[in-house]
Amino acid sequence: MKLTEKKVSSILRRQGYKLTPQRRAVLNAIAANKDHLTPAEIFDRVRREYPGIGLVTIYRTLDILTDLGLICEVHSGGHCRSYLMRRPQEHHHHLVCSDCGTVTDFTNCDLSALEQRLSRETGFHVEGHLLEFSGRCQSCQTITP
Amino acid sequence: MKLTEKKVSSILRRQGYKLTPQRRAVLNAIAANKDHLTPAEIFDRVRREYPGIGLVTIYRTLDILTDLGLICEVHSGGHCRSYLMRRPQEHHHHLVCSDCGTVTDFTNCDLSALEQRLSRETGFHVEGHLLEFSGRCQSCQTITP
DNA sequence: GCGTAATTGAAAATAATTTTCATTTATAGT
DNA sequence: ACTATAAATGAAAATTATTTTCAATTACGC
Repeated sequence: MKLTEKKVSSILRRQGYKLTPQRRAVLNAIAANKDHLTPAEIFDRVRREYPGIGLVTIYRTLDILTDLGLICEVHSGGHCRSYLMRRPQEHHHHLVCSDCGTVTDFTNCDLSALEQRLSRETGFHVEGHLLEFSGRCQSCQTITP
Repeated sequence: MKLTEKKVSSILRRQGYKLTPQRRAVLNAIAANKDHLTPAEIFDRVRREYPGIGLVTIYRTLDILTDLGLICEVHSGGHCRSYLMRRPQEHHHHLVCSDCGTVTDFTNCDLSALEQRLSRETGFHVEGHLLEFSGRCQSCQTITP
């Protein structure tokens, strides 16, 4: 299910948000990349096609889009905030290439057996998990560093 | 295997670092907590017993201790840097209580089956993973929020 | 088209982290 | 114990990241 502009617009409006050209530009910048972008990187890219935009707007837009589940955050690599289009709408995780930054999604993480074991062993009531893999994507494996 | 002062000292010296009273104080502050602490929190605690210490020293010490594998970082909860004594020396992960912050370690994450599946499906050569569980520890489950 | 609530950008404020540098200190070698 | 020296420290300034404030502007339901 491709995320059309109409769909995005209706998701935003359903929550009382407006689809401004700035927000559209931010979404397009994120959607145009297969790797993850920091707020500053998004700012730079959006500015090319929308020179007047302020960095504040980037931050505000990223917060809203994250709340609405339209974009995801990536953590691998030590940086704190880096964003990516949310592709599968279901629960999923990321494989992040440490060389080129390309992100591949996968579903069915299937941690329930592990969660049950942990509940049993530790008494923890597990509510969520943070899981990300890092490594080299297929096209980065052949090139020597 | 308990991490004695002698052991810490020798680990530091082996890499050409010195065991200063400041570093000892930072280690003690981290070791004294079962939950994770941010650099600012560590600064506040260390300052009580060592008033002259600078925040810079905290940052520098945390970097060194992380490099040497004496402390771990925790990511759950959205904050970026929060530290914890490294307890099992082996590969392990954390269960973080979202209520009181207590961190429980576990080993044998056993993601190899998943990693193999991902390699097969995506061509990724998986090199590492970031895994953390969040939830409620046993003693925080009984109290209503 | 109009009214209004939402959004924007600039600037200032705050927070987090790093760099620089002169001074101090831990420790290996004597 | 004493000394030389490389490493470490703290203060201040610099940098980077993020949030708040506010007056002006704009999207969109009516």
